Amino acid sequence: MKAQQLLLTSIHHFAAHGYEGASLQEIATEVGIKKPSIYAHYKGKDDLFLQATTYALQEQKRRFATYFTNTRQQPLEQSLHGFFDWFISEQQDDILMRFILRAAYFPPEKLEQEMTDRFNPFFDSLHDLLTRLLRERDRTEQILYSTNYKSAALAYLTVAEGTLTELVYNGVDAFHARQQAVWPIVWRGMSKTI
Amino acid sequence: MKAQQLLLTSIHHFAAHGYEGASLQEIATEVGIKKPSIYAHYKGKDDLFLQATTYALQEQKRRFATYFTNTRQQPLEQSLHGFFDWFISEQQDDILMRFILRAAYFPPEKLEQEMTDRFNPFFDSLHDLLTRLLRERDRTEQILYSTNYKSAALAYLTVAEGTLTELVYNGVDAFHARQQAVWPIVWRGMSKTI
DNA sequence: TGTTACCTAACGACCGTTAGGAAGGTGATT
DNA sequence: AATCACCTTCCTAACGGTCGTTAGGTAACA
Repeated sequence: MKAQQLLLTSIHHFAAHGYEGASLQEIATEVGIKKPSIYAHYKGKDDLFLQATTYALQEQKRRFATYFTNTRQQPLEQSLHGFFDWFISEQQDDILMRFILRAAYFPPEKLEQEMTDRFNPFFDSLHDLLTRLLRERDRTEQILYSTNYKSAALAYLTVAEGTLTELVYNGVDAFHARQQAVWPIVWRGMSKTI
Repeated sequence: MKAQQLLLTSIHHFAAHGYEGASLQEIATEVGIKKPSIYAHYKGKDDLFLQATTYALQEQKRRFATYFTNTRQQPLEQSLHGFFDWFISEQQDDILMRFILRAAYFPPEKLEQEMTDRFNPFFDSLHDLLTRLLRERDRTEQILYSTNYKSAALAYLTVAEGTLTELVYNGVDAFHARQQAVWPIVWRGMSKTI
């Protein structure tokens, strides 16, 4: 179905050129239809962008949740640290992350409210997921320095966002350099091990 | 001089709408001239954007260096931690930072090389500045856990970038929440104090 | 018969850019 | 001292292009 192709291609183009820079002409051509045919599936550029955002957030949330579920039996540090490596290995998906970061940080002005309404629940649910993970895991491992799990989760998310942004922008090498610099410090800061 | 006005107004518009979304028409109107008059000062939109980037990086580097010079006699933690507060108070005009982040993360495709050529030295010089700061200060305070100052500086820069990005995007309140979550962990991770 | 998914053609608006000229100041030449 | 050429800075007018969008039609299919 062309509707789904349009959505995926749009994410690609919006990620690369931004809302203003992406061209419906080019998106249509890549999908193999003419520009006005887009309007058979979406009300317009705004609608396409909003639906792309909704899809991207839902998909990314699903992937993150899957990772942390699948590593449930690993030690906490391995699960948290391995997340970065897992993210790299899903190389193809950094288009999704790039789209999300761009739409989050620099949304088109007129859609700012709609973006906020979508991103806040997304981020909150990630925050909750991580908080629960830290709390449950610490109950058995007793490894975290502080029991303020919510705060620790937020710190982890901040560092993750910073390094993943680096990955999206500067590539794998710069990312590895940062990760190797920042992770020992962060883990030493949040765990009991000294 | 209109040339300088054009530069500053451009930074404002590029920060708000991106390269593709910014309009020479609107920039000219805000400065009080007609659109084609821009060409008396700059060769075109590209030239304007590149000169704006050069100016913004030079200016931001100057401000950062000034802060760390002025806090030279403070304890290291105070100087590093206070940087965030200083950024909020001194940079109520966070437009400069917003422009820099946007131009760094999502440059116009055709200017990607020129952007990289400008941003790498900028980031490297910040990295060097911080590395020297940590080394010199640790010589007297003996407070850092590791003597890999370059790595510690990179970790600090990563966290700073992540939280400052949060400030630019989500505002002061979300920024404070993150800063309070992440700083105790990072400082505990990089210092000897347990 | 009605709906879905595509098409061609074309709309008005805006884009960055160029041509060409007016006004004013500067500096050298007469 | 007066004239001249020249440069800078602005202007109006207009260029070719691309933008998102709409109108209206066609073919397939339920």
